[in-house]
Amino acid sequence: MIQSPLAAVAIGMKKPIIYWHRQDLRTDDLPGLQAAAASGRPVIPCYILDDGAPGHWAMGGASRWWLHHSLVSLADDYASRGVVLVLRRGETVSLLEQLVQDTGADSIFFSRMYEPWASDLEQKVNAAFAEQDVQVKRYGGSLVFEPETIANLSGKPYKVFTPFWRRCRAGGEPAVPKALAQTITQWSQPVPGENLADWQLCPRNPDWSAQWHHMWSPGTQGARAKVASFLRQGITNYSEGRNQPALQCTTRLSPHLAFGEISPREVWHRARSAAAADTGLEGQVDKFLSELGWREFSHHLLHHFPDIPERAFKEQFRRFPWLVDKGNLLAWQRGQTGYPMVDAGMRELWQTGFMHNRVRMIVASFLTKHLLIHWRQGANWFWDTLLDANLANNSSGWQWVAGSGADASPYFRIFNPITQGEKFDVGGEYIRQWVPELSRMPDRYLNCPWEAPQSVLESVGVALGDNYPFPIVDHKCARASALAALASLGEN
DNA sequence: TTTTGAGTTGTTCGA
DNA sequence: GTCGAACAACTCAAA
Repeated sequence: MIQSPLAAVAIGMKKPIIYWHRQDLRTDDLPGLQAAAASGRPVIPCYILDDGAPGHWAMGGASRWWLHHSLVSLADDYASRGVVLVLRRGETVSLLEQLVQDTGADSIFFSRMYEPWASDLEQKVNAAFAEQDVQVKRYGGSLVFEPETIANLSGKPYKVFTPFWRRCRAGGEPAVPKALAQTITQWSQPVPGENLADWQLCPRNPDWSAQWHHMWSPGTQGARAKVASFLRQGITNYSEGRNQPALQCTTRLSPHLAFGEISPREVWHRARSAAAADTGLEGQVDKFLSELGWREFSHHLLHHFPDIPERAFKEQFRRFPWLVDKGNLLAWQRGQTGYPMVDAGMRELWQTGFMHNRVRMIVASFLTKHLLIHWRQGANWFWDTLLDANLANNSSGWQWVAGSGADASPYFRIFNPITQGEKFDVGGEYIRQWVPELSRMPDRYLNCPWEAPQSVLESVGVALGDNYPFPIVDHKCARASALAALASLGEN
């Protein structure tokens, strides 16, 4: 192997280990990093921005903003330990080879991912270094349960959530998370890297992310703060409160988990400790853990059925008569459907990079069942606009709502956007926040402004078709069409 | 192998 | 206003 000048300087020192960060932007409870640090050898942490991997869903704009701030946070964490996080951009395999040359490293450690393109990349990295004297080691840690460890009695992957989760829980409590020891042996040579600012991950002209700092604090500290405030407040009424978008009963942890800033095991154990301290919380905590379970389940599904992002899991749905309607799709994306609950959700998404879970189901049901637009269109939009965009959760969630997924909702479950709003946004607080043109509308008509008498509309300053749209489809007709379309799947 | 019970989140209709 | 039943048939998981 050709030694670069830097590596030559290093002769006589222990060879360093490269820790290749991916969607695991933390230092605690990260088995691969733990192993690297424990070896006593110098550790060179790096992050590679590779937008060109084949089959790769390149990060959307919202996720890029998060990535930027998460990397700042991770770099700070390393800096406090006297270690530099190396940033590089481009094709992963050749950049890793370059880094090995630059530093004389003889090992690369990383945490596995479950997206098909990502595990293909792992294979390529393995293959590239197989014949060189470089050890490539893959670790877990991004899930509580690795897919290989959970199977039904026939040794096959589960396709139904409840038995899957029972099986996971049957193994007892997962291992206790481990903080990284304070000391990482540092690599004393400078390693060439790029400046984060040059990556231009944050939007400008216009900077539509300006208000995000008020809501989000990317990085491990921010993640822990979210967990702590949830366990102080949201958890006490989680089972009910989690369905009300105007309340802050959910964790809002999803972007932190998506970037691996906190390990799911750590979240699990913090919730468990809260339940231990207050036995009245046990039921609520179990409910919360099962939400972590859905994250596990969708990653298991993606691992075992890698075409879930592309096509219907249930074969008969592959001939569903989806419509192509750019106008309706655009109205949905912009939050201009004329159904206040749907519009509120879509505008929350656009403005904050987030949408409450209950509302995600409502808007997804509306797109796929009222508008009969393909769930992939919805998944693509979510991918671009969500801070927590994650292939496993996003694809299986959309397929679940559309009815084509594993363990999907029954065909007749078509959300009524009017009654959902009345049921889960009782005081109308959520709608009034995100659809301000309706803020003075009386509760009685808030979810169905088209039914309000002209005099009411005038008195609250709403002119339908002018400053708020008429509904783009009629609920009853749309429901009937959806049922007919679903019934057509049964005919051969 | 066969059988049996069950399957995240809903809506509508009629009594 | 409240309540229970119907809304398909199928697949999965386990006994």
